[in-house]
Amino acid sequence: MMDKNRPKTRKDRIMDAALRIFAEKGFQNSTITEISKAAGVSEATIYEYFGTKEDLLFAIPEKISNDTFEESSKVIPYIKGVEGKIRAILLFYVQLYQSNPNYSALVLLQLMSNKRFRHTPAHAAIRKSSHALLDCIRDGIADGTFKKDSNPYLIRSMFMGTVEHLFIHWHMQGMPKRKPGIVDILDPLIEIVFDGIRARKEDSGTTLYLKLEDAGVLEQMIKKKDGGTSSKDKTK
Amino acid sequence: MMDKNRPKTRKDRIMDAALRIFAEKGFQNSTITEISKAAGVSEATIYEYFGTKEDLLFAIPEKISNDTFEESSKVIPYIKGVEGKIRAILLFYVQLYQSNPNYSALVLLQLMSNKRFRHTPAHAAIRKSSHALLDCIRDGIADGTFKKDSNPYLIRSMFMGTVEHLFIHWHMQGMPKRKPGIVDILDPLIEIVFDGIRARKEDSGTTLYLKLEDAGVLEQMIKKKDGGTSSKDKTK
Amino acid sequence: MMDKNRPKTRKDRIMDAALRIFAEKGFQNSTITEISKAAGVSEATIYEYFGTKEDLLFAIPEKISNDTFEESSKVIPYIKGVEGKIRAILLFYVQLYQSNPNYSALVLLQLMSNKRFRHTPAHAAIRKSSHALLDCIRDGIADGTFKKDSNPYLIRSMFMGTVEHLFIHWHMQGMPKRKPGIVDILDPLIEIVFDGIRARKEDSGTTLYLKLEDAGVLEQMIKKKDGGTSSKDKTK
Amino acid sequence: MMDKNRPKTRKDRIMDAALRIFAEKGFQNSTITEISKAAGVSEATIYEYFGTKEDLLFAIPEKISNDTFEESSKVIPYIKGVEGKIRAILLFYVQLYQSNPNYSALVLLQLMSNKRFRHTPAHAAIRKSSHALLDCIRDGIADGTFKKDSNPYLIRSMFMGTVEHLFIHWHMQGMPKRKPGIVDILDPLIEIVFDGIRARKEDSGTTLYLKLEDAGVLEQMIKKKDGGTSSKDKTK
DNA sequence: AATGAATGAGGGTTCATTCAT
DNA sequence: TATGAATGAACCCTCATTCAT
Repeated sequence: MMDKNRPKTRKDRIMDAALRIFAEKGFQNSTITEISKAAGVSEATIYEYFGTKEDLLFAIPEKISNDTFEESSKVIPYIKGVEGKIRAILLFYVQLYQSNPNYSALVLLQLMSNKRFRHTPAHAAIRKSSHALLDCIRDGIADGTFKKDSNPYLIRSMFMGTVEHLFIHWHMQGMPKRKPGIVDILDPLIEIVFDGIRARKEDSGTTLYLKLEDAGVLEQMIKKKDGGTSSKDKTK
Repeated sequence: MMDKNRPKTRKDRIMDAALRIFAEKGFQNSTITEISKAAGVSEATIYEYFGTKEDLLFAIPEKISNDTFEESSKVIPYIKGVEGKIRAILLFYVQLYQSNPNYSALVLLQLMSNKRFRHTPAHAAIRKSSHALLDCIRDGIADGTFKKDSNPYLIRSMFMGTVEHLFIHWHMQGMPKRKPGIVDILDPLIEIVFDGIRARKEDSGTTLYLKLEDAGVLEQMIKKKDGGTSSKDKTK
Repeated sequence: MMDKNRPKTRKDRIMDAALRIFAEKGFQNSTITEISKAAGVSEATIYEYFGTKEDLLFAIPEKISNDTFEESSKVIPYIKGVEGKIRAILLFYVQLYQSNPNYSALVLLQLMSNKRFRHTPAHAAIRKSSHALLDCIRDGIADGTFKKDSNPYLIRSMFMGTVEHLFIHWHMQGMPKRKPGIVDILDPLIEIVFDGIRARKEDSGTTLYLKLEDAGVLEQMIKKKDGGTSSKDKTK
Repeated sequence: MMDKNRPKTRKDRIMDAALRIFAEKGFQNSTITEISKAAGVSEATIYEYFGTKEDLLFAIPEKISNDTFEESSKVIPYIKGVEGKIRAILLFYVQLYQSNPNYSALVLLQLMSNKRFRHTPAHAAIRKSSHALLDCIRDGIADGTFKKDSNPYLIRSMFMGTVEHLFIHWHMQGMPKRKPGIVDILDPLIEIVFDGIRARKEDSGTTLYLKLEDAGVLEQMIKKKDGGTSSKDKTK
């Protein structure tokens, strides 16, 4: 990141212009001519820095996600507890998407449908924080914070899918002002998921044994409940 | 759906070919020429049925989602209980996406990024089941199944976002065989969300504080629970 | 060839225009735009008939040389004697080059330096008459018309190389009017080569068996031989 | 030629690289960028030494043919007899083409089709040896070595055309190894042409002696023939 | 003398769409 | 209704050339 006050290089100006235009009109509907004009350089200059229009497309998220990951790496390690870490990762993620809507539009609407994207350094860069999130979830399962039978991939998909869904539809609606910003949705989201996967020793159920006269009935209940629970196990 | 054994009309053949090709190569990378060849008609014929290439694009999900909604409408009303209904809606949704990967690729990867799509009958058609889902969640909040302070939009986003995320990444990876199919993820997903949002008085824990004098009360409780659980079983 | 009075098809018009422009300005300096204007069609139409600019380039000599070969095949077989046949083949060759200077410019100046040309049907078509010529020379060697130790490839190269050289330089000089046209050079060329390779038993030497009493007789002989040479001119 | 051990100047390195690349890919398909990289200089440096890409193209044969002509000028004047001189000129010509295939490819395949080439010092340089050849042939006609009615232009075209043809096709075939190198074709070529154009008084002389009463006449004839023959021997 | 950086100018190619038949 | 044939309108990309340093 270094000196952020350094005047923008040509390369940066091109990427800035391209990000905006790609996000607004879509990759295929954007022209190099338009980008070059917006960046104040000639078309040929764009090809000096980026071999093809698609290379330019991929260069943008590569840079942004690497920069962001670098930033987040300065903070995340100092957060204790998997829940806090997860919260922090998601917060970085959502804040990036919200503070840079062009970037989120690019990633969520343009890149997902590009078959070549997933063989790209940009894709790898984006997946780094996704991996970090998965690791936290696994840690939480391992250390007993979360239920042993939780599917970490599903948990991650719930977090990321929900956030992505919210942003995709926010973009599809033309990015309206939202009273509760998407960041504000983060806490309820996390709360619901954590509630759903937190290990049950803290569950009120622990008090059950206190006043039950008929242990047999309880046993049946528990068995039945286990049946439901174990059916979930199959899907793991 | 009508008579499914009727020989395919030209229009259907065109839409079939277009769906496949749009899904495989993306809307912009597909050509009318290729579609016309795959459909066995001339290019001009496509323009007889569909005014523009984009009209053709939108006609496909409109038909499919309307047909599917019609199908699901025959079943959903007869399912009792919001949880069961929600489960059923999601199941239809996932099964459609899984059984017709070209369709899910089209909707999730091609249409999302099309700005004109959201002013389209196709978009309205697709949103119908999304509305139904939201209605169920609201019902659940209203009838006390879910916590009063639940955000129904968030709940819906969690369901749909997670499913969409799973499908998007399945497509991005080239639709690999999955041992637990995405349908099988549905139960754990629903379980986690429901666990996270269920009103706590119904939690087995809270009621258990009561002194249980006889099995009859418990039995009723269990039946109630079975009702919910068994509804799930049917759909599996 | 069929009906030559049929109105020119679009395809023919394109090839005609392209031949002229390629010949005048060179392949690389000709533009599809210019050709399309000259042919009175749109640029896209050119791409309907010829996949690429280079395909168009190759299509022209393919057609012309096939047509010419077909024409010559109607005549050559009825000519008796290898010398006559060779003369006829070369005559066709030179007349084609002379009557269609754009074609000769194309073949000699544009195609020779194209590495892909030699893997082309056009190249094969052009080589057909070259093969025919080689066969005649071989026949001449086999039947004793030419010296047994003649190198047929060399003979052919002498004929074709000389003709090509003359045409190349004629083109390089801007195709000036030549008092003796290149066709008129053909006879002396053939005479020199034949003189150089004819088996010697038929040589004038046979007359020398006569007893020579004085130089005067010899002088007459020489004159006579000159007469013979000029008598051959009739075939011009 | 001067000192050949002097380290290559920048200019020479550029010309060397350009010759190779022009020959391999053709003038139009070669880029200044590629040449500059191969020469180890910047593109701008090429423009320091050569005003345009085409100037660079023309500078190469100008230098090579001048150098070669200079070399050949040291030898040719000391060869006696037109046949020997012709043989020597052709030998220089063929050896240059064979020892420097990039050069022959350039001259025969790239320059011929360049309309501006013929108004170039390079063209003039190349034509010098061609003129020398023509002069020799004229001398041969004037001094009675060749038939009075020989067309010197035709003779020259036969020599040069045949050689060029052989080289052009050698290049078109990808410069395959040839068992008889093109140099080895030179003798048969010259033999055939000379046989075809040699003044006839020397003809068929071998049988002449049989019945000649006056040996004096024969002697003169034989002497003349020896002059021509011996000149050939030197160069063999 | 040497060059890094920038670009003007242009060309081949594509394709959705039209329309006479 | 169906289509063969035609094209207008773009767009990506290339590259010889320039010029400030």
